[in-house]
Amino acid sequence: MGTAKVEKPQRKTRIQRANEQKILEAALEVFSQHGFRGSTIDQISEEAGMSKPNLLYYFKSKQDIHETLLSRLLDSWLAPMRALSKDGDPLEEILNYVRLKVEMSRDFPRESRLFANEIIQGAPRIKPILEGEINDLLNEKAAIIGNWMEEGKLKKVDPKHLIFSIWATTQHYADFEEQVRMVLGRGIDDPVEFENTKAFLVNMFTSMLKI
Amino acid sequence: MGTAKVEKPQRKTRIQRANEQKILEAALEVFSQHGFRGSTIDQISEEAGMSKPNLLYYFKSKQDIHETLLSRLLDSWLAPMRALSKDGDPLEEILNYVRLKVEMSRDFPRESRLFANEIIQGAPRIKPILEGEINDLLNEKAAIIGNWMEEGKLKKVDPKHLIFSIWATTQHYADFEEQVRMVLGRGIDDPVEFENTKAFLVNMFTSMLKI
Amino acid sequence: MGTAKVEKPQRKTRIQRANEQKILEAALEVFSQHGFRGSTIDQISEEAGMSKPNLLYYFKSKQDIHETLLSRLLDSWLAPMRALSKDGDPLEEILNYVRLKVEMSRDFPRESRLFANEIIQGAPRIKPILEGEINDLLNEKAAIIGNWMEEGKLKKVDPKHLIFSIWATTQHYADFEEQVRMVLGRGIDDPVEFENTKAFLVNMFTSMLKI
Amino acid sequence: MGTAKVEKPQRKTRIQRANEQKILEAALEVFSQHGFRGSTIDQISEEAGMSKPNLLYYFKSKQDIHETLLSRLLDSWLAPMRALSKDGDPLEEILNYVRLKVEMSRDFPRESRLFANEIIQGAPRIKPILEGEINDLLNEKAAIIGNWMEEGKLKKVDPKHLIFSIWATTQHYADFEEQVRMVLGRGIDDPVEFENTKAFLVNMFTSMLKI
DNA sequence: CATGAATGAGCATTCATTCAT
DNA sequence: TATGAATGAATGCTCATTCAT
Repeated sequence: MGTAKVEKPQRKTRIQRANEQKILEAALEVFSQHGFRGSTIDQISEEAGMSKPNLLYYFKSKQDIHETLLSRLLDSWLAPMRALSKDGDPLEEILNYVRLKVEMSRDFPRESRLFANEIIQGAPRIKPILEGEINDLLNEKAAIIGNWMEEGKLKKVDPKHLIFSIWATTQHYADFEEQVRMVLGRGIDDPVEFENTKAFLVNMFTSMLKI
Repeated sequence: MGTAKVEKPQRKTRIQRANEQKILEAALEVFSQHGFRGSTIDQISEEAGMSKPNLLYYFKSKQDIHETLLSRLLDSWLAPMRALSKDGDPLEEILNYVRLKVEMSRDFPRESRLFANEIIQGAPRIKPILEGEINDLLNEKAAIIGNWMEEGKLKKVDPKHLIFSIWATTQHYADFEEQVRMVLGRGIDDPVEFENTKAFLVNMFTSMLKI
Repeated sequence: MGTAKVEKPQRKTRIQRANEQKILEAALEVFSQHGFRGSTIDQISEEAGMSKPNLLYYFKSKQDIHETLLSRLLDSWLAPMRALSKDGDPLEEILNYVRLKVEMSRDFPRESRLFANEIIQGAPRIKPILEGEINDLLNEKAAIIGNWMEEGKLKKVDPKHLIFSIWATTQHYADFEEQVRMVLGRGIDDPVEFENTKAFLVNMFTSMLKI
Repeated sequence: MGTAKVEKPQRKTRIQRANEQKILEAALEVFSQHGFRGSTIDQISEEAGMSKPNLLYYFKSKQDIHETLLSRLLDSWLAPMRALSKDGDPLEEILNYVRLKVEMSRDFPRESRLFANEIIQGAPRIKPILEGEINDLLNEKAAIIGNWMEEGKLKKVDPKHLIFSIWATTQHYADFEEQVRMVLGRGIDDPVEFENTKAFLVNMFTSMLKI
């Protein structure tokens, strides 16, 4: 739409966009399962149905794919947290965040594992990406929650630990899915289990926070 | 106890035991940081101060070291859970379990990451080891907790999800230490943070369970 | 001259000629700096401001560009030698050849390095091209010089070694420019150094040859 | 023999020394023929009769082999020049240098081409190695020669250009051997040609320098 | 003419594992 | 026990060349 065309805006072809997408999708599949070091370009290119050199025609290195993938996903990954609004009902806002996170564990478990894999290993490749965004966002939301508590709208607990506990409990179902499945015989993708999980967590956070 | 198993009298010398220990300690350091695929025998042998072929004299493959390490750690890893006794005070038993787990995240974060790394990737190398032990133990303890609830000694929640939430929230501080440190500026190894964390979690589980 | 050769009337358009020229100029720049194996079609096409496939539309392979380049340059490369005429003053003819060669080292160092690179590596790609032309020409001129010596117009030395020594000393300033620059702090492109060099060489060959 | 053994002096095994030698010899053969970029580790390892990974067990990269080779050869490469002594007979010292250089072109043509290949391409990998040593040595010897000229023991010419001309004319027979062979039908390795060449050059430098 | 897209073959380097001593 | 030496099989990446448009 009438965007300025100064200096090769590197307009991407349809094919290019499509292939980049195919590669990132394949990379998500592979990286989330085997981690960065455990994944090979061969695996990704096979998953993407494309030759290795062709894949490297679109991304200049394995590292490049990984970084692009993480930074493209970061936004949607943080979206549920961004949605937490200081103007809503305090408990409802938090419970809603919990619900969204459980849904994400059901709908985007690979994305969750992709980040988990990185962070567990000390985030060697993405600390810079994370450091700014996550810190700022978490501080902002923790402040909102802290205010609610000051105003007596929620029981007082440490807001940052509260957020950690939400992350931990919800992501657990995606990141450690294999273990969950071992124990329950089914995962969060099962509708019943999904409801159980959500109910359990909503109850847990309500108990802790409701005045 | 009482040793003297049947089998070949493969009596291990003191040196043998010492070297095995050195290797496993080195492997823990390396595997917990880089995952299985990301770790190399070179790293482990250097960390162990021992030549590569000598290391492979004690363990026949990288896989073998990994498996041995996991199975040797499994017992102590599950110890806190084993300690949960049907004869104690219900809430106190559970809170004690939480406290022990938080302590483990502080004292044995590498062990936690070792398991986390494996499970996140679908436990490809250790599912068999886990499957039996964990399932049995978790079922046993879930039953105990379930009974307490039936008896009205605790509020009713799904016992298995309760256990998951304890795992998730406590292990989070070890497994995702990097992120915690990014946000708080310090980790669970900091005495103040350790107390904060423990207090937060004890409060959380108390709120949910106390009659 | 007179164009209109037999063969297909492959009339080249102006654009075609221009592009061929652009490619050969780019190839000279790249090949002279990195040698044949060290140069990539990518480098050449970038230097030529043209896409790789388009470049290969004009020349069917890297080899082809290289060969074309060498054979096109050969003529002008040998021109100074061709100019050595049996009808001139013997010493003056030779000194003039020396002067022309020094000028070429100043004005066309890339061409010099292009040939040097090839010949140092055993001229694997251009022996056939060289063999005929150079041999014939050198034999012809060596004979002329030899005659002058027989006639007592120059001191007697081996004419072919004389030619080698002219090649060696003059081309040195182009081929090993980097070293010259390391030692003198400036190259043959510097006007003062150019005069020094020419004077030195003229003196050297005069001393050896003047009756 | 009784050398201090403080801190692993990295004593090299006999095998290690032998293999390093084999590799460097093979590398000289290959690098001198194809240049750095044109040579492959495969070629070198085959020439050395050894597997590629084994070769990389001794040298950590292609670059490493190349650098080691150049720095090990530099000393003997510069030896003839070092031998030029201010205490000898001026002309004889210089002619002796010329003779030694011609001999080196006969006996060590690969070494000559190894350096030539590098310098022609701008010495990208060895400028630092060369810069110090060559400059110092050349300045020292040029000063000696200059003194002789001041003292009237030699005709006056620019000493540095004199050295260049010695390098150029003598090394020509090694570096551009292929061309020499094309023209003469034989190379400097032929005893007759060797004598011809030496005589020609001795005459040339004598003519220029003798009072 | 011109180029975006694609690939087989090659290349430097790594790594788990074995061999010889 | 212990280690220096050796290697087959990857693995990330490059490059000349071709295909399709």
